[in-house]
Amino acid sequence: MFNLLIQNLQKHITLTDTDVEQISAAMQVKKVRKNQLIIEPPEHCNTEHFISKGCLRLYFLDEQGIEHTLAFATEGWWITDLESFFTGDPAKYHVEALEDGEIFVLKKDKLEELFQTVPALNTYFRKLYQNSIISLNERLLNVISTTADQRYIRFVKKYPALENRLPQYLIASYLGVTPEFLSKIKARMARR
Amino acid sequence: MFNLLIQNLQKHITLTDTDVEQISAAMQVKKVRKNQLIIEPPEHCNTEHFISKGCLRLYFLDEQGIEHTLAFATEGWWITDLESFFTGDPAKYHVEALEDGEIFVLKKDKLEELFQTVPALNTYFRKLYQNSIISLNERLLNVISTTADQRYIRFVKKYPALENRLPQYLIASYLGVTPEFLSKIKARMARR
DNA sequence: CGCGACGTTGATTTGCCTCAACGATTGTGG
DNA sequence: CCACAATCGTTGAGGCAAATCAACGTCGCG
Repeated sequence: MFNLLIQNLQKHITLTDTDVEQISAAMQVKKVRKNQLIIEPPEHCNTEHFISKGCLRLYFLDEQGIEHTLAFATEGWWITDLESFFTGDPAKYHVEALEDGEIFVLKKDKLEELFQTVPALNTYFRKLYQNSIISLNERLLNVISTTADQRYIRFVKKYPALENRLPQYLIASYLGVTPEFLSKIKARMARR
Repeated sequence: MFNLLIQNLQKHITLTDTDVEQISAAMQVKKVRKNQLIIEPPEHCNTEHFISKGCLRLYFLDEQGIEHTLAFATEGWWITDLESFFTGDPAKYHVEALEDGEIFVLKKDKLEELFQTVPALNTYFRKLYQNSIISLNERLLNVISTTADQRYIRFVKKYPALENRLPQYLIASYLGVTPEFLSKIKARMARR
């Protein structure tokens, strides 16, 4: 059932059989359908989500009704509104399924228990978070130092699979441009 | 000597006396002078830095020679090129002292040892990193969804102390605008 | 004093947005 | 099975935010 998750954990830490059991016991399986909202502000988000199948995104809905995608996540990734999850405040971000799929849900109190019983999980998440910070810094740098053309090129290079899997307006909302402008970028690039 | 650091750790985790000793033993004290580079690409960065006095920044120098400030850090904060520190790759970012000050230096191998002897440090850094991710997401969102005026207003509101402590062109490089444009923003705001 | 670092201001250009109109595709109900 | 609406992508005209380039003012410091 939880093979993908356990393998993922074992990339970073070593687990005993009882560790695996305890982790498995803490997880719930949930089917999600395309366009389903897993987290919807201002509800409180007290669950982490590991994706076993499908694709989800984390986005912010601003006052003008525009969606800004902060992250995509596919098989093997975690996704949640981290701030709401850890502070207990109302969520600011939406988490939405972009395809039919399946996720493993981990409630905050279960995770806190696991941090006690399986301390290596602290190390696991520390390492995951390290990598997130590195990516976020890179992305921030891209946004403030390059044009949309270059951001698009890098996106395609870095996530070739997502390029085909996602509609164009979602990629635009991730790059920080309007769908119209991304369309023009692609037209311009095709012209050479 | 390491009071500020120990207090900071104890905000998130509890430490025994021997923990405190071991941590203290792993740290080195280093004086830094204004404009001094602590990390300079492409050298390898294998040290974490806790600031006991002064102010430093993390920045990227692009091909056109423009500096993009990713973070400021003052007393009580850690600063390093996280990617280089953990992967061992050459550094991409500069770390520069903006004032005369003092930092506590922690070498990577010492930190790895500490993670074994004081496992609670995993929890400590996990929590720090959580907070970093939350801030980075907010900042990313600001950059892609608001104008420079609003980013500046939020910066002043969030870091009123830094506003006075830093020259304006550094703030511009943090906000992702040119110094000229930030000057115009301030002039426009003063006019009302 | 005189130089260099920092900030200001203005003219011009450019990247990207807004708005609007128009295909292409998909899916859905009659 | 077709009609129709909804969704998504494309294209163009015009506008605004911010960059670029250049000149000038000011201050602190060797």
